[in-house]
Amino acid sequence: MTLDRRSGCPINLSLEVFGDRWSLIVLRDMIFGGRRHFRELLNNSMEGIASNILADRLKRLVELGMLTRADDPTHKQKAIYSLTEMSITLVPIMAQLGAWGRVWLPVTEDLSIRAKLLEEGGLSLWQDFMDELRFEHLGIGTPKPIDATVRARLRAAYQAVVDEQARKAS
Amino acid sequence: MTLDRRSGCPINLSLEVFGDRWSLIVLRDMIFGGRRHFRELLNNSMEGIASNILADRLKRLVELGMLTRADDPTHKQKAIYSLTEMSITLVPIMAQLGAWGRVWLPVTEDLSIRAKLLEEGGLSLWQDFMDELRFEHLGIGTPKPIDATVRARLRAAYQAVVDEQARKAS
DNA sequence: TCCAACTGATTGCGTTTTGCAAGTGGTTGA
DNA sequence: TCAACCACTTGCAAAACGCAATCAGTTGGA
Repeated sequence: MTLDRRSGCPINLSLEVFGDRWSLIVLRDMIFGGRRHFRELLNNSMEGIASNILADRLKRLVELGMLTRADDPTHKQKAIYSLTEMSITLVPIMAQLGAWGRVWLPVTEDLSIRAKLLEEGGLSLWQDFMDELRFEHLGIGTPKPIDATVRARLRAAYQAVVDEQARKAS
Repeated sequence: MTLDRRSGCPINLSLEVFGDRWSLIVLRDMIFGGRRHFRELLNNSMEGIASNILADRLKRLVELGMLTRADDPTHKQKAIYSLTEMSITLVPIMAQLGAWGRVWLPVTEDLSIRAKLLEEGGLSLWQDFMDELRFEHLGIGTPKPIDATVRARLRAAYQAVVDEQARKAS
């Protein structure tokens, strides 16, 4: 699980960074789920990541410059993980990955509504979202009204689908 | 190496299809390198894929609907692998992956010129390229003059960089 | 006709990575 | 005081990987 530099091809090097079954899942949960702590990532993980794998990936992503780790001032044992510019610019990749998966794989409606919005929003929405992440994680730029954020919109859309599914089921 | 359906999230499902260190490399060589045979993929692989891994990935990609396998009429033992619409539409993902890698990872100039062109060409170039692949692999659409193809342009640009590097080195 | 080179794989084997369950030492808040 | 929580580690079995050798055929040239 280290960089072996098999070749200088950009696709190959990208794969060496996050071409495994967990790294992008962790980053997805941080980017779209807003998770910042080990426990949040561990317990709320939809796919059920194991704690040793999570610890390993966090360590690795920090070493690679995709995340930073800082002590949480509110709790001596808590660590806070932040995205870096390197991982924030993964948003277009996530968007394309979601768009492709939505077409070709057996996605569930609730979990793919975000991918749909991201796809429809296009580059300008991605940029807005990346700006939000820069503010949240890097302290760069200015805050937005909390309900106008891309993340809030994505979350609201997700909730609407879940509610609708519950209504149908009842 | 099978689909375990950890969740219905499109990013997760995409990762379950090609979230490993070799599947996308094989597809990259088919898409950008025009390789169609086992030996071509094995011997010309920049990253040095092992024959058992290649055999396994080809089999898996066929099972997943990303490739099809057909007998080569010119040689009884040869098999021809073709991309499917499912794998052809990976082009935007490849382009984003290449663009990101070019910015953040230690890519070499010769191997990243293609990613640069693909990035600059944008969606319309990706579409042209996908149309070419559809013609080559699916027999859909009409052929283009051989030197006007996107692949020919990418290859020419690559060669120009390699030649320039050789000139500098001499 | 013979044979070396080539075809898409497979086999055996040692190493690495993964997944699971349990446990670590320390912190916090009631 | 003490249960709950904190990030993370450990032990171990199972799976995946990487390498080299090998396989049974096919082909083209001498």
